[in-house]
Amino acid sequence: MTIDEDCHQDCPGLLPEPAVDELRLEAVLHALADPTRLRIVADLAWAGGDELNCLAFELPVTKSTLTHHFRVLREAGLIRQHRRGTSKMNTLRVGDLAARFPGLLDAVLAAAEPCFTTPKPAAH
Amino acid sequence: MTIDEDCHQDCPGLLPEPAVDELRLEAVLHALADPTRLRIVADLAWAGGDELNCLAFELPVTKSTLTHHFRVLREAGLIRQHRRGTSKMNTLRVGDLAARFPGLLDAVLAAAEPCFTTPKPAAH
DNA sequence: CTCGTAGTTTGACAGATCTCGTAGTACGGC
DNA sequence: GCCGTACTACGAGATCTGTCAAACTACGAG
Repeated sequence: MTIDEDCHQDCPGLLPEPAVDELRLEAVLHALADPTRLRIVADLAWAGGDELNCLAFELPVTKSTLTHHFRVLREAGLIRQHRRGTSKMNTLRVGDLAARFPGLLDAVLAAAEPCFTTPKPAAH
Repeated sequence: MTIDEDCHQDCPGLLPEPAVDELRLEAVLHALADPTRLRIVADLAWAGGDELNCLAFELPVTKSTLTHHFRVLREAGLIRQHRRGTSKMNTLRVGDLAARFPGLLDAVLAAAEPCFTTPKPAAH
């Protein structure tokens, strides 16, 4: 059933995603405009390039909803998804986004950070 | 005749808008995610701070829709609206946005520019 | 005062979006 | 082979959004 066209030469299990020159600004902004997705992107950014599976995020939504948001992010080109066993690993496409929309992701993350800074042992 | 009766402190006819510290990232991103509104913002940016009335934009929508989009932009804090006779002048809140979300507007405009630099009907 | 211009308000509607629950698929461990 | 985990697919419902048309207000020019 699954023809697995996502099986490129180097990365089996890589799910289809837009190429760098196919990234659309509207889609990226729309994907980032949702608080749940913005949170996911921020978490991925803090992971520093590490892969995170879909359930590694503590979000107040069900798995179905999470799947939906991850697909929106992937189809907008913000994240890369890669099957690995029963899990699906997610990474931010930092380089691709910086190449296509220089400074955009950095500015969004810098603006979003104050909203999500939970661990802050500095004060108190 | 034009007495500053409803002037808050400086500008009579200024429509209500969120303060700088009330700007919400989601709202800004959501406002920018629509192609019509992104176009308006880009046009205002190119105006270089000049005021533009609502009908100065050549957009394929009716006046009602335009009013709707301008309100979304103003309530998100992206533009400032100021009554002037029968017209309503619009300006980008460049400084406020840069103060609250440094680099965000610049990055968006830089990313949006290639989409709009060809307003002429080009063979696709 | 009358008229035209600029913009608003309202209601309506189609389509998108977010969310969920349930059922289903894919994979690894036993 | 069987079961649990991780995720997906399929509705379905509620809300939001973009769009329009028509009626309305506000202002300035004659």
